[in-house]
Amino acid sequence: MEKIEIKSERFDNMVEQIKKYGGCPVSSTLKVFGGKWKPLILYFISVDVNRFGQLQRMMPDCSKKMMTNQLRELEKDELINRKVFAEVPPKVIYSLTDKGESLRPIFSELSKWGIENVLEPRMES
Amino acid sequence: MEKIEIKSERFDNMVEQIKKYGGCPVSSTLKVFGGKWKPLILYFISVDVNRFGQLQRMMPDCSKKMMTNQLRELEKDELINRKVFAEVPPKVIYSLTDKGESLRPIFSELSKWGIENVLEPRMES
DNA sequence: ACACTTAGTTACTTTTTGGTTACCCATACT
DNA sequence: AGTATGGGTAACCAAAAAGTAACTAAGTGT
Repeated sequence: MEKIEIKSERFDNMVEQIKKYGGCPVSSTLKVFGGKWKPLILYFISVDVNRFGQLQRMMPDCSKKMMTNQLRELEKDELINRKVFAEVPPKVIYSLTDKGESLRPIFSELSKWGIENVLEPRMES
Repeated sequence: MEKIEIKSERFDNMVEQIKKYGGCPVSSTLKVFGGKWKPLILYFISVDVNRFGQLQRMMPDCSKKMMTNQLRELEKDELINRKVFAEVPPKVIYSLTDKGESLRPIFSELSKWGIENVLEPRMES
């Protein structure tokens, strides 16, 4: 069995971190906010589109089930707060936690990278 | 139908970008390098663990099929180069493209955020 | 003659995702 | 009396993702 030698220390020496934390820190991070609709949901909540129905109208391609699902995961991972008002019809207000807010610079960079490297402006037909 | 008013301009006004590019720039970016094994693969290639078999030994939980699959997608999205030597047994060397290299600062931040917000050090039993 | 090497591919099966539809609550409005 | 309201659940089903095992090529070493 050949010995693999790692000669460079790029990407912060991830190998040690994997050992220490039992997983890839980048993938772990992405699991938290990288779901199919999560970036968009976080964005809309951050600009005060903060109710279930409003979110649905902004993202018509996201089914109710998925919306609930993604919101619940974001809540469990403490990126958003869910405040329920005991009214009829029900009223729920979502907001970003501090942890959620702390993602902003990262989102900004991801967005920039995407525009420079992935996306192409749509032509109008 | 209620009119939704967006009052803040956080996250770079993503709404306009969605219109212009036909998708969420953050999600689009994550699609390119956010696969199950891609961050780790990119990391290892960046530190010159650059052959198929070496990568497999570093990531024993990633099956051959998945490894091939993820490498092919990374190649298609131009994050890595695949150089084939016409030898027997076959020899293939992977390396990062400039586009792949340009992800480094982003990976660094994702990693940092993950360590601060998601991961917990493993206890030794 | 046989096994070993690397970098995969193929076929088959299981697991995970995600879509769809119908349904729920209690009150206000028509 | 019937309908709309907001924020969901539950059951069912199709599609996509991912695991597993077997197989390949052509040359070298035993």
